[in-house]
Amino acid sequence: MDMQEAAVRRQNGVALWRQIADRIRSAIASGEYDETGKVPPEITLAAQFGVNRHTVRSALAALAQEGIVQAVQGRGTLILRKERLNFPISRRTRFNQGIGDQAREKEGLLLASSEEAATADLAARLQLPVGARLIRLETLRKADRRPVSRATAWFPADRFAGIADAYRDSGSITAAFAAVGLPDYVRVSTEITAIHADNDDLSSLELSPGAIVLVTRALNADPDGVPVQYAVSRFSADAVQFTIEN
Amino acid sequence: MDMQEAAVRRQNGVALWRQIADRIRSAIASGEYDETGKVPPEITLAAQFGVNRHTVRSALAALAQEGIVQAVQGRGTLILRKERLNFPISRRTRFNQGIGDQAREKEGLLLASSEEAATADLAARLQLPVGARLIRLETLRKADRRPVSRATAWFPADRFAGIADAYRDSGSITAAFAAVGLPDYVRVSTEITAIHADNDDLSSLELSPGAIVLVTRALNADPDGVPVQYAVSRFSADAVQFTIEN
DNA sequence: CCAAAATGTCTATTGATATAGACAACTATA
DNA sequence: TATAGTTGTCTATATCAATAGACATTTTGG
Repeated sequence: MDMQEAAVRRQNGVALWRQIADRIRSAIASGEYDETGKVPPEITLAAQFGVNRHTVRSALAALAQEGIVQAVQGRGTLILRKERLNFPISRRTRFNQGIGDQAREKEGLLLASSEEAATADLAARLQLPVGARLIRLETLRKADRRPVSRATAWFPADRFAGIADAYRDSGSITAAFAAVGLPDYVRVSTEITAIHADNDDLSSLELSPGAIVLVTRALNADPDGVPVQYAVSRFSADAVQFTIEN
Repeated sequence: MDMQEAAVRRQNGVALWRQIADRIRSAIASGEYDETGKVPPEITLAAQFGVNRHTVRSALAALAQEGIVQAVQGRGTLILRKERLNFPISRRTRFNQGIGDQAREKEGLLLASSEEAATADLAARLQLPVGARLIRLETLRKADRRPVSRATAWFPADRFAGIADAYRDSGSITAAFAAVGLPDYVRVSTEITAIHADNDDLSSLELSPGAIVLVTRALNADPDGVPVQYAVSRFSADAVQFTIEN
């Protein structure tokens, strides 16, 4: 058979082995090799992508480095993990609930917190005067010990004093809000963009260079419609997809 | 000043010039250089990214090739275009309305159409029996003559016979639906993921290699909740962002 | 046990990527 | 009209990326 993958592109600043690694990674994520639990043999992949076997080996080595596959001499290259979490986005979007039973262990880590003055952009989003005091939280969220997203969230400081400690203790925004006197809130709006991972993404989300990051900018409000939180979150595009139910 | 950008990464399969091109492209898109209308001098950029001036020149050459900047000897490197359309996603999501006045000219081109049998996945999404006849449309949507998205849409063939012609004539899904007897419909759900552009994306969306594509999988239904359309659309991540208003 | 099917390792060669330095050519402005 | 600031071009060198081929090593199955 002369069936061939949509060819990879040469000399575009993206090395062939990386393009191939990306393609294999997402093929794994979409369940393409579920029947065998193995990636096709190197020679087969090389033929499919129209490259040398060594180039495929570089790609597989990168995936092995990420912990996605493991090559075993004589047997083949085994798939160790394949995941793509689904995040529903709605008025009642909550990180931990959203993941639901897609992961057993859910963690929220507080990386840093500080108090700062609202910039023009933040003030407009939170409907506060410029310069208003805000609490800023830097968080890292994990599912089954894999980092899924990192987020920067801002809260009006006067209304939610102590929310940093509450988040550190609970690992949940919903629980932290409850602890400082807000039992319920709703998602007002979500903006979604996609960019290449920057250096911080690479380290905190444990990504490989060239990876894609989905960026959401979300505004939450209390039941009366008063903004209570603005958050910029960065998700590994390989690990998640978003679903909007209208 | 020793202010420095988050450093680019070396030897990861993504050439430095491409990483830098991506960063400058999105800096332009986010309005970072609006005051001057120019990109900073090559030497400045080289210092910011911690690379040789020649490497920056490669990045700028790539952006010039894309028509985003134009270098003028003696003056600097001028910004020619910077765009990021905003797409609201809601129950009443419509492509042309959604863009609204963000673009003057809106086009919808019918690239191809065919009739085919529903696969298991399509049948489940459209709530039809496997093998049911579907009309498939391949479309390309443009705003101000720039390609914004390409989409594959499926419709129940018996109910919407002639929708391909109606779309070809009107360039609008909403108008095409109206022409075949469906005056109104609503968006039921939208899934969003992000991947690297494949070969078809590169040519049809006029992207450069390594670019990011936002993929949406959307289900539309008539006012009674009966699915009428399932569509997979691919957007240039540099050109658009999505907004979900809850 | 043997052969087929895999992955592992090595050498060699070519072209792309990145750095370095020097200087030319052009533009704006003091 | 100098001069500073900026892009354009050239040469040279080192490293990475990709190809090519050969053969070793390990596993699986007949």
